[in-house]
Amino acid sequence: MSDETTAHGQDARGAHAAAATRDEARFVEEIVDKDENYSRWYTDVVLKAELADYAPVRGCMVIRPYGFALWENMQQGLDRRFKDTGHANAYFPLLIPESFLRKEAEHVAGFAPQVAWVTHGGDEELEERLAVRPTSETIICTMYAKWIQSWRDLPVLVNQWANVMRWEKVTRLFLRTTEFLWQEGHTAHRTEEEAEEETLRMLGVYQDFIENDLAIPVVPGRKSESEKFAGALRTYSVEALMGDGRALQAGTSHNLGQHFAKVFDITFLDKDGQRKHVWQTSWGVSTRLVGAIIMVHGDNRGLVLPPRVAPIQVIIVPIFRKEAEREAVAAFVADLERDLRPHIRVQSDWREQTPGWKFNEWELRGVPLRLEVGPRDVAANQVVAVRRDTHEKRPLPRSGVGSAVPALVEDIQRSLLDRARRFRDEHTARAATVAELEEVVEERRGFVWAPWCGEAACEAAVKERSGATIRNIPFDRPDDRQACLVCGREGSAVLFAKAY
RNA sequence: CGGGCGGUAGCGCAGUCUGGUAGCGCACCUGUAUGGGGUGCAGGUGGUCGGAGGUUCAAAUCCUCUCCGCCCGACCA
Repeated sequence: MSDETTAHGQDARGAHAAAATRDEARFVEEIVDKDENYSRWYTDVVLKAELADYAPVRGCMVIRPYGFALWENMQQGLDRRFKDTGHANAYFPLLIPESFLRKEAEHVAGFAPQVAWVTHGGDEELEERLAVRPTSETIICTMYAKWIQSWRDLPVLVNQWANVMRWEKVTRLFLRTTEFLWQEGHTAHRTEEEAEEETLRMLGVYQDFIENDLAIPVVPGRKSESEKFAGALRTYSVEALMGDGRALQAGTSHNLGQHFAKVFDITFLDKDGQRKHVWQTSWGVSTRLVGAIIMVHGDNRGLVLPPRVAPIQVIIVPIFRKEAEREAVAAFVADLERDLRPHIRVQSDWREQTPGWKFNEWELRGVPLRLEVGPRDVAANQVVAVRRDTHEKRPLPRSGVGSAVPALVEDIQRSLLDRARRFRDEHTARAATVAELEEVVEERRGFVWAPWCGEAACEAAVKERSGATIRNIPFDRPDDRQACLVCGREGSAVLFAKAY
């Protein structure tokens, strides 16, 4: 048996971690302990659960079939919500002429360092460089200018599922890669109010999806001026807390105002006969959410997937010795699968491995519920159900499985959210001064409520001293006025954290 | 981008200091006994030592350049 401590080149496992996790460690030989080295744990989980692998090009990754199945389920959950709110999908090109990108000064400045350029077609140098899209505002706005003439053409509600590229200096699988997959919604409206409404509506869609489907609690709010999208009027975000106490921006929604409309000349003739610029929004979430799932729900045995998006919701592990037992179990399992398949994504594992090996494998890969079926169960007309989240093991009568299993899976979904919410609440503190905030950020991490006056200088000062940034100005917050944690002028509570 | 560390079989590593032609565990293959938490035994397959150049009779080992990854920090709409 290989010892995971030496396998990872460590002299010794931290004594503090050993006691609490010894039981779990016995089951897992391939993943470093979460408390020992969180970053390493994260990478181990991604690799060993076969979600993704490193690609030959720096900062790029291959999303493997299991990881992609997860992403596809996430796409479905989002896409349905987009369609339900009146949006339609379209596809715009990968390449954007440099001149388009340069039209909006703030926008260019924001993205310039991260843009990858196409300079040649074959051997011929291009007359104008082409940017590999870091986001599609400029190309989409160019097209909207052609398509929109009248107030009757509005609103335009379009979403695009695409890849984008940003030349990042430091990359992490799923969290920040050079190329990533996302969706970007781009809408155009007749009035400012309508655009603002849309911006907030889509932020709400993200919150609904992330909390209900991914079981990750988020804090919706508005970004500070310094953190907003380059070229936007206002940016909103939903912020989530990861297992190591760092925050992750899980989704953003921007009210673009008329900035882009003016630059790209997107106008319409309004009811009153006046020619006006449209009001726009854009909003997006990315494969980064896969990283969030891993960090919020994962444990020392590996991945824990929320049932709603898990590629396999229930794994059946057959157990047998003799051929006769195998046949009896096979018939029982086939019947079981037939019952469950209409309700649930179920799979049975007939590979030539020992049951124990399979238990570990499927736990590592995060399957929410395992059903064990052996000769004893066939005889008792039952299955043994084991939850991935609590490790609770209990027999279920075969007759009730059709309803008990879906109910159990739903319960896992619920309790994952409950547990994540409890963790987040336990890791949310208050601070009145920068020193207090620093202490929390150093020792426990997590979210910190602290009063802020609204000045960028104070925001920057906090970042300088503590490394924490304003994640957002939550919609739902204490409304008492307090002294700004930096300058002492009147301020109100905002949410700070160290962020990914 | 800075500091530190690493790249040797599919995975995890030893060998590098002190040059002599590559090894261990797991995985994999075959057989056999097994199978309710990573199964035992026996036999086997597999490596241009990240890449390029140099020094040398001889390079995984020494030198130069380069690519990739990890940890910490800076940066990041």
